[in-house]
Amino acid sequence: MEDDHALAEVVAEGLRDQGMPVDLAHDGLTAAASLDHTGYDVVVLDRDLPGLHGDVLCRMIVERAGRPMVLMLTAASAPGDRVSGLTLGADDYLAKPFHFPELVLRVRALARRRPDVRPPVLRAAGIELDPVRRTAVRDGRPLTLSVKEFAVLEALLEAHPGHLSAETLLERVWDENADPFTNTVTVTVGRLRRKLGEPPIIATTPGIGYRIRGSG
Amino acid sequence: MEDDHALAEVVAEGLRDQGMPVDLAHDGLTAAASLDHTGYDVVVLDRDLPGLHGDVLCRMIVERAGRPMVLMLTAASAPGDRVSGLTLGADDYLAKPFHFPELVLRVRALARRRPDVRPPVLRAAGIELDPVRRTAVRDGRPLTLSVKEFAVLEALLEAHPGHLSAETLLERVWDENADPFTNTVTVTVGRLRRKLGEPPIIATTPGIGYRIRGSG
DNA sequence: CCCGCCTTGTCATGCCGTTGTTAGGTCCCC
DNA sequence: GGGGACCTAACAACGGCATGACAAGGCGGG
Repeated sequence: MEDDHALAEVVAEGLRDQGMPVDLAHDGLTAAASLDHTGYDVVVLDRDLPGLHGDVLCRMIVERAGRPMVLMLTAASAPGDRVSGLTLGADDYLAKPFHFPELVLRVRALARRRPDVRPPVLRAAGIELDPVRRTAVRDGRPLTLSVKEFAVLEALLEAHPGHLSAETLLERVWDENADPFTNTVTVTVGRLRRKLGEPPIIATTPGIGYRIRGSG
Repeated sequence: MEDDHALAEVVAEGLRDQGMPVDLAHDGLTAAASLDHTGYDVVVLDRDLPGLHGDVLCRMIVERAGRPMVLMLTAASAPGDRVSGLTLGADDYLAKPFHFPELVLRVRALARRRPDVRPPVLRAAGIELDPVRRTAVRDGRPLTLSVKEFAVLEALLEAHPGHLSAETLLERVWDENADPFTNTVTVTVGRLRRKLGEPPIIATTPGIGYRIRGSG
């Protein structure tokens, strides 16, 4: 992502020529939003970003686990940028103007440095759930889940193949001192079931709780 | 175990709040020694450990059978640590600084992933009963049992090849101060028998009680 | 700054499985 | 033949659970 559209296009095209898939975002907010859902290895980040300053965005990225590596582009006229950029957690920096081959080199290096052993992705019964990226997929079809729905599904997958009672779910997903007489768990599980579609994945064992159906 | 005493205390206390028993060791040698005798499920291991480097200790742990799972903490400033930490056999990693809830989540996940923690599956006379999944199978055919039925079958399988009197079952499965004149045990055993199908698995010894029939 | 959508919790309602009881029925032993 | 222990069927009550509708709160867009 770049502040200068033309430059950004050139960079993106050049990287694609090197065989890397590239997405573009021209402002910080768009970038932050799309980073939630994509699983890129490296973010090329211009420090002078409209909409949301590069520093802020960088911190947002870095503070999350499973984050991509960050290569920050800094203006040559401000040498101090390098320092603060790095202290903010960027993994590498490059001063503008730069030679394009060097950018490619560094992106490659960062991609290589990144551990491709992703922290546990939960899989069961045709579902893949990534707790870090907050994405869930069933049979290749992406699911759009609300926070609670996602948390419930995550808890059930972690417990798989065991059960979780409504009470336990209430403690883990909701607050630990939640009203024990609520039936929001039932409702949320119901909504989750509808979004998950057929065939049913969440089974109810009366008097025991819920569990993920199927092999495992 | 941590290199930073203060951080270690915080982490330990936080994990205890989550209901996990925690021991602390502030250097590698102490840790290695105590790990011989304790039966912990998960080791949270700082890579930069005084006395004995985290890598070495990790290898020592991993090479042993019945080992605990290892969650290695790596310094954020050295991304390469992640890779080698995992190649050394750590089961998960977490870069410092980290969000505490995430540490809790990962420790939980690891504890659950540990293979030999799985409680035993009860088997006898062509029946497999998994107390965790709360599933029961006869000759490959899954059974759908109610809570009471499941509990009765579980109790009988545990007692196998011995007997359980109706009175004992009443105490164990039902409340201990249940009406001693009730007939519900007989009825429940009857319903269970029907669901189990042929040939009969539960035998009655008049005046003594019930037992699982057959080999074991 | 206001408006509308999405999320989330609550309530009311209806359904279905579970469960204990009651009432016969059968078998065996005395 | 009588009695006791056990089995089974039918029944009714209870509780848990699913579902739809509704309202409050949050968040983003206009």
